[in-house]
Parts: sequence; structure tokens; C-alpha cells
Amino acid sequence: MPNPPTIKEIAKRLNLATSTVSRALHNHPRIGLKTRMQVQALARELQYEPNQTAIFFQQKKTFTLGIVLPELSEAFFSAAISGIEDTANKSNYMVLLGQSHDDTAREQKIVEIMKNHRVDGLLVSLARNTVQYAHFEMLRKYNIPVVFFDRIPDMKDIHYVASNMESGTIQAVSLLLQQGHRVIGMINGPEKLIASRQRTTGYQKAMQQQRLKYDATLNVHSDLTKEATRQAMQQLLSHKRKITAVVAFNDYVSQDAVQYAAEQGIQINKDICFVSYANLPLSSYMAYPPLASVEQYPYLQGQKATEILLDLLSGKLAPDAYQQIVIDSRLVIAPKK
Amino acid sequence: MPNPPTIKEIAKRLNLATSTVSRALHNHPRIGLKTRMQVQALARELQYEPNQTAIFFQQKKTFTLGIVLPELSEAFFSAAISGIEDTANKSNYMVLLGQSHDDTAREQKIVEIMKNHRVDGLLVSLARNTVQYAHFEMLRKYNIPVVFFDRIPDMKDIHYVASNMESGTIQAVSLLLQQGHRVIGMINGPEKLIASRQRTTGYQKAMQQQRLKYDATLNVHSDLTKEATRQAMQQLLSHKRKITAVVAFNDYVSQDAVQYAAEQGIQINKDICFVSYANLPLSSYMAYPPLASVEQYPYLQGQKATEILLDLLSGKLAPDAYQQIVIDSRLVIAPKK
DNA sequence: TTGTAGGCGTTATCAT
DNA sequence: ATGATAACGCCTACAA
Repeated sequence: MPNPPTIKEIAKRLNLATSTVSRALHNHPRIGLKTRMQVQALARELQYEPNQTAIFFQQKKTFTLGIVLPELSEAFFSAAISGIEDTANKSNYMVLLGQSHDDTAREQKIVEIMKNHRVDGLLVSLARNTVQYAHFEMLRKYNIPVVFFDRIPDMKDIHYVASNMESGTIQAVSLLLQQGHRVIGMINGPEKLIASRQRTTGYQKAMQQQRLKYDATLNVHSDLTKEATRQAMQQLLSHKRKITAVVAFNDYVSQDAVQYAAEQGIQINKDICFVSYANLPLSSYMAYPPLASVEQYPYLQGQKATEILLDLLSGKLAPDAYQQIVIDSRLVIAPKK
Repeated sequence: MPNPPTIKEIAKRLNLATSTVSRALHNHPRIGLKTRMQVQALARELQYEPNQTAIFFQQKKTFTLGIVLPELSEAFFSAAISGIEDTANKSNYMVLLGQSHDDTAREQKIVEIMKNHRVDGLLVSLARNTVQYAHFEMLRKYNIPVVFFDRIPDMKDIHYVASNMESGTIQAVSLLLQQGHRVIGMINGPEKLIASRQRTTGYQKAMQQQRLKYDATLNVHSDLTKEATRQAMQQLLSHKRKITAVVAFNDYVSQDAVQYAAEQGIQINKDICFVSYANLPLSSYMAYPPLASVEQYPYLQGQKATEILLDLLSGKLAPDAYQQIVIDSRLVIAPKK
């Protein structure tokens, strides 16, 4: 059919000025009730819809938030995005999606395109290998605020929401100690990761609280590949002290380690208990679900990060009032099968 | 800093007309090499970036595709969206996301907002309970093409990509028959679902191919809740014929059924074999992974649907040349643990 | 080869 | 209470 109706069209039919129509549609106070009704009636009749692209252009605002994250197929991120979407939608924002697939080059390109699309702000969780942040620094020039979540960069003067693994780790190790375990292995992640260091610190603190000695040789590292995890587990199994519990970096690592141990004839959750960090759904269907797992609140992280971004956009928050929110992780005892 | 530079700005500095600048930037053939270089040099120097919102407005096109789907935390959809995103990005389109969370009202609202945002086209997988399609019909008026995928509506004259469960089911049942199973139970989904009917047909055809009789009492239904599935399984276990294999509606159903059977003392994959339809990742970590599972190619579905939509947008495909692509599902033997 | 002018739909400013 | 007009940034006939 013909072009969609515009306020101009309505104005012409009613012999009014476009400005009058615009005001009438917005229920501007000093527009005569009569004309207001007329205008609104005709608008309804013509099924008038304001042209958002015109409004975006005119207002220099798109009511769109860009989301850049590594991988939606990771349960953590798909939960986080629900928090983002729900919060954004409440304020009439839409969500533009880009997955970096943990590739820095792709991340850079996505940010560039989103900048061009004139998103009002950006929510970012870094690709695994991203160590340079020029593509984010550059956004300052364009006045596009960024809030990082979960995988945050090692930069000053940024907004972020992240979870602190230390608290959950302390709780996890404490639980094991309380259950009588004395030789607890930890399969940690890459040493350069903040999250790995937090786990280590948590382990140490939990031991310290009970006046027990922390044994660094029980804290082994995996680069998170299956092979590395199996080696790490093997290392723990051949430790001179006999371990009775393992804290694994995450559910994937946990499962790989469990598999390896089972192959070695270990009785899971009997000879050795496992505790992990929640990122697999449906753990109740797993062959050997962890005894307990550390919850990282992905939905909440997404929600908080979005709230900060929206506050930044509405001016409720000054651009340089850097928000750095840390959400304590927490141990959750697995429901028994 | 000041406002971002515009072609007007560049024109003024170079004493040129904006049109000349515009053309120079686009490498229009009949612009003098000299001025072209000048313009491009200055543009670079000022870090000129075209204002996309102005272009969107002027061109009545946003290079944005709207995606409406039930739930990203379902592995099927997070895989599908990668196919969508990758394909869209190749053609410089961005992806606007909306999850219906299987709520029709929310689906309607999302479609409305996306229409207002003037997405160029829509990719949709229906909410579970959606049975009225007015919110999609209405898009025709706005010339916003829609391509449905996976969960498609019962409508004529639409574009869609879906998978056919029949082929995979035939293969699954045939495999079981070939392995000597003669009494095969099926835990199917809600009867009104096309996908359920396809499974039934597949079952029948596989039996027919071997000149065996199809026994309808072996094909029971679940509404996909855990409870219903357990009842269905119980029904199968108390069948007068002793079943030795089960084809479950999907991985979730399969796991619930397996759990129930195990509780009854059944030896899984020994007394009774399970075959399922792939939607859980990491099946290798499951307690009792299915013997084999029917693959539905989510990435491919997303990709194909997007290709159709892009062809529609580029005019390569006429709006009424309805594409209805069916991708045959296929049985995949599970890798042994 | 370059310039002029108009328009995309809306809002906002300034008159009347 | 309403109207006229400009402005947002870009593109594209049409003119020169």
C-alpha cells in the first residue's frame, strides 16, 4: 500500500500545522481539547505510527543497548542476557546482540559496528584473549558509555559488575573441612585470571580460619581443556597425601576430572567428593553431580550492569562516577537426586 | 568534545558542496581525483563517521534483523542464533534480540516494539502457546518480511525453515529393530504438535518397512513435564508386552524417563535402551546418555532462515515466493563414553 | 566535474 | 491555542 501516514499527512487533512498535530499527539497541555480529539481520532483511523527512525535521528538516541559477549551457548551468558533484556525492556530499550566467540578481532569489529549503529550504550563481557582495550577506550570520544560484566578488563576508570569467587570458595572449602576432609585438592584455571587468584585466596583463607596449613602443591592448574584437566586430576591423585575432596574450577572441569577419576576406579562422592562452580544446567541429570556448587548469579549480574548503564544514560549517574560492583558468589548445596 | 563531524563540516572547510563531499566519500566516478583525495584525507583527519541514524532515516532501512524466540537457555536456540548472527553479519546486518519466554503476550509486545524500531525483517520461532497470529499478519502492512524457524505457525503463505522429525525417527526405530528390539515404546509430546505427529509417522513407517505391526498402545504421550513423563514411562513399563527400547521425545524427557526407570531397578541400556532427540549439550556427561540421538541442526536452521530473509530484503526473492524449507533430521550414534 | 535544492518525519523555537 | 519555520545529516535529482 501507500506510504505509512505521517503527522504531515494528518495535518494536511485537518488543515492544521504539523506542530499542532505533534503536540496533540503528545497530549501537550495547551492544545484545545477539540483539536486534540480530532487529531487523535484521525491518527487512530489512519493507524498512524510515529516513525522511530526519524525520532532516533532527531533525538540522537536509538533506545538500543549493544551486548557483546563471548558465547551464548554457555549457560552463564544465556542467563545473564535474560537479566539484561528484562531490565532493558522495562525502560523501553532494545538489545542488539553480538557474540565474540572468544575472538578479540571479532569483538573489535562488533564494537565498531555497534558504534556505527549508534547504540546508546554497551554491555560487555570480554573475549577470553582480549588484553588490549583500545576499541573500548575509543568509545569515550563518542560518549557511548560501557558497563562491563563478569569478564572485566584490567583497567581503571570503568564501570563493571563482577562476581567475587573468593567468598564462595571459602564457603566451599569450609564445608569440606567441616565434613572432615583434610586433604583437599583444587583444580584451578589459568593463573593470570583474576578469578583463579580469587579461588586460591579463598582456599587459603578457609584453611587459615581453621588454623590449618595451606599446601600449595594441592592447588593445580588447568588451561580448561579436557586434556589439561585430566592431567591436573592425575597430578592430584598421585599426590603423596591422599586427597578426599576436590574443588574444581567450574562444572566442565569438574565433569572432566570426575570422568578421569571414575576411570581410575575411584568411587565418586565416596572416595572423593567434588565441589564446583555452577555453569551447567541440569546438574541433576549428570552422572556425578557435584556435592555443592558456587553460584555466580548471572541473571543478577546482567540486571545490575544494565541498571548502571541505564542510570548513566538517564544522567542519574555521572559518567565518571565509576560503579564497580562486586557480587559475592555463594555456595549452594546441591539438591539430592 | 564538540559534535561529531559531518559532511557539511567537511564541505565548509574545503569550500565544496555537501553533495560533492558525499560523492567523493562514496568514490563516485565523476568526481575529480584531486578533490576526492582532499575530501577523503580531511575525513580521515577529522575521523569522520557517517551518522547511521541519518542514513537509516533517509534510506528507510536499518540493516537490523529482529529475532524473536522462546528461550536462549535452551541449547537449540542458542545454537540457532549463532547461525543467524553469523549469516546476518556477513551481509552487514545486526541482530535485535527478544525472548518471548514462551509467553504469547510477551511475544506480541516484542513484535510490536521491533516493528516500531523499524527492523528490516523478522526471524521468529513461536512461543509454545501461540495459536493466534494477528501480530505477524499485521507485519505485511508494514512490508516487514518474516521467516519462521523450528516452531512454525499453522498458516499458509509464510516463509519457514523447520526440521522434519519423521526421517530421524525412522532411522532411530530402524536402528532399534536392526538390533533385535521388537517391543519399542515411544514417549511422545503433546498430540497437537506437528513434531509429535511426525514422530508417530516415523515410528509407523519404520515398522511398516520391516512388515511389522505398529502397536498404538506403545506410543504414549507426555506434556513434557517431569511428572507426566514419569507416568508415561510407568505406563510403558506396565505394558503387557515387555519393552526393550524407548524412543523419547527429547533429551529432557529422556532423562526423566531414564531416572524413573532406574529407580524401578531397570538396568539402563541393558534391560532397556534409550534413543532421544538432541537438545542437551554435553550428553557425554550425563548419567545415562542415550544410545543415539536425532540431530535437528539448529545452526543450519538459523542460517537458512536468515539467508531467506536476506534474499527477501535484497529483492532476490519475491515476497510471495514462499520458501518452505524442511531439513531432515538425522540419527547420530552417540560416541561411546 | 561540481553546485543547488529538496526531502526523509519529527520536534522545538519563536511568533501570532 | 495554533502556525510557520528551522534543524537534525545524508542522499540524489537536476542544473550549471
